[in-house]
Amino acid sequence: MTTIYDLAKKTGISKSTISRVVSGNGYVSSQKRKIILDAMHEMNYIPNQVAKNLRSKHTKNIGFLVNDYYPLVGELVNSFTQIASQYGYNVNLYFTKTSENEIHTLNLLTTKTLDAVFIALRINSWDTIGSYAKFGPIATWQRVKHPHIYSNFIDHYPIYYRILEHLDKQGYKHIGHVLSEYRNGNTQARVRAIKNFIQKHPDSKQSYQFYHGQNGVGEFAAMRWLQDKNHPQVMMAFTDYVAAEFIATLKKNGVKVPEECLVIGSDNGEIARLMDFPTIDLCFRNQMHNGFIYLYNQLNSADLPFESQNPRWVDAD
Amino acid sequence: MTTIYDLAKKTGISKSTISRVVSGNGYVSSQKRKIILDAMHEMNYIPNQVAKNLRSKHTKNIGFLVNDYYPLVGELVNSFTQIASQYGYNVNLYFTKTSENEIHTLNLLTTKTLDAVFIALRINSWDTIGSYAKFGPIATWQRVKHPHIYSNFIDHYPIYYRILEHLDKQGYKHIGHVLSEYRNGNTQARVRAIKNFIQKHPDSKQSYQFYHGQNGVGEFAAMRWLQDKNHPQVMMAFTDYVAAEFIATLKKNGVKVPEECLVIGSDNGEIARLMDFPTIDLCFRNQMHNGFIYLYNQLNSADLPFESQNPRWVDAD
DNA sequence: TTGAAAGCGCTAACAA
DNA sequence: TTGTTAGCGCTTTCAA
Repeated sequence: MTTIYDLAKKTGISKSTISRVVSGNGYVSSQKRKIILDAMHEMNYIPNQVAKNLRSKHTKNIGFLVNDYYPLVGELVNSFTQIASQYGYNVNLYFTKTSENEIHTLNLLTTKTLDAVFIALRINSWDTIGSYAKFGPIATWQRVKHPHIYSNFIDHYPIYYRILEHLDKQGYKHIGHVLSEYRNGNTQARVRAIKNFIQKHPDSKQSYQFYHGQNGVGEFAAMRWLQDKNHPQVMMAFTDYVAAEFIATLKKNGVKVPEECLVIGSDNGEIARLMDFPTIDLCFRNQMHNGFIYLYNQLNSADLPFESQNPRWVDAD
Repeated sequence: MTTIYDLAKKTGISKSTISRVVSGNGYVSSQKRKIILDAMHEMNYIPNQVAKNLRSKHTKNIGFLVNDYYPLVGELVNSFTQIASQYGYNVNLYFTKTSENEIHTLNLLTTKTLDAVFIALRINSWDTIGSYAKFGPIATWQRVKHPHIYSNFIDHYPIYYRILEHLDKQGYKHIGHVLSEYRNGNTQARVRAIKNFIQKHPDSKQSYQFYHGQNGVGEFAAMRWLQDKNHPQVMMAFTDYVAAEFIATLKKNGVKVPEECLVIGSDNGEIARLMDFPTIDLCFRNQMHNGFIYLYNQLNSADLPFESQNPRWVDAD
């Protein structure tokens, strides 16, 4: 591997001058520059990024942390990585799995193995996570208010309430909700929307359940629906994948969807389009984009503008 | 940030001794070890990985390269990352997009920003890619025979041929194939299977088309199917996602699936399970696993065993 | 406009 | 068992 030192030896020019042309900082006469450039080509020089990292104390690596894999994660990390690479950042993907491991990954901030971190789904408390913000910026799309964590969250309340009204007008008087863990800020927003809705519409029936994790949730909820003689006419799921699993389970048991049960997802992921069920676009793509922009702005004292985030109902065609 | 130097100053013990207890290499008396450990705790010491990287000339980073995003990529990178993290490796995700950018990413091998590289989907020729193998091991799941690139590919020929026979016995005499780009080794294997099958079964009709990329392919192929008066009774797609899109498009146009057209995917991804269509399990999970194992073995002169890879037909239930 | 020298934080050969 | 020293490859003062 060619180093800057080899170049110096070969050309008889000092390391510092070479460094100047490589990095593009500082003055170098055009004769010397040419000699150096030629030598770089000839010797196939590629600057050692690791050495740069040690000096500059940053790596242009951003960690993308999720507790576990579920289908939306692919789309999430895709959106995030696309924009990151446009700005010259690498994305390191971590499935944290356990709370110790999440801490371990967060620790990579301390030595700038990671310049910054995006939390897609967390394990530890936000306070614990936030305590790492002194080592590098932290962003999330989750609903949090924390002094040291940036969140470009979407408030699910208004869109959720609006959908309930919409369904009510269409004559759906019994609605079921598959909700995520209660500690989740937007789960609470949804519960508030449901409760307020019931107050205004006492003739309407709303039933809801909370679930941890995502694997098998749709199937489990569907089994409950099947067993329940008095099941809802509409089911709303907290993510498309759960809706998809719900639908699949119902269909396997001979239930006609949406005729016998309308199922509505959240996220507007690929799967909703493919399986053709209605969903709520909660703008995760823009959220990923903006999450990165925040991180970038922090890291580079820049002021790149954010994209707007407008959740909307996406009906099946 | 606490460094080994701070620790030395604080305890009055030399940097090297400290390094020994931090890294766990070499002898240190238990008294000194205790003093150091205490100081480490007290000062909240975390070793600087970047400095280690510069010394050791490796980073425990493995690059996962794909040309672009499509739904299976999430599952691919998930399988790969899971096993990688078990062995202490980080995974850097790159959507290469252009050939220059793929080269640029491959260049990260030269300075060990990346220790090794896994190619999920490539852009440049295998020869070009293989020329980087001198800087670090390269693996892929694609079908290649190249002296410097490890490939744990599955031969699609036998399973594909077997499925054609199976379908034939079931009375399907007209089968359509949606195939990937022709330069792909397994596309060619599939074509061979089809051609040989026709020879043995002259009463059978097989029609096939090649497609570049993946976005919109399923929809496009479905439109052709719809326009074709004499359309196949079965369609085989080169990946589940394309099958899913094909099915979705057919259904939107009022075609009953599988009654009017049986659609068969490839990969056995999540979407096949959810949409409940038959598919071929080509063991990508094991392929990702084994791809990593190869890289690990190369990097660490180890000899970890591979998992077996047995493709099989997965019928819808 | 250029070069010498110091240093980023860590490890390892060598000497003690 | 421990410390001294050199050095990984690069950048950046500082002085010339």
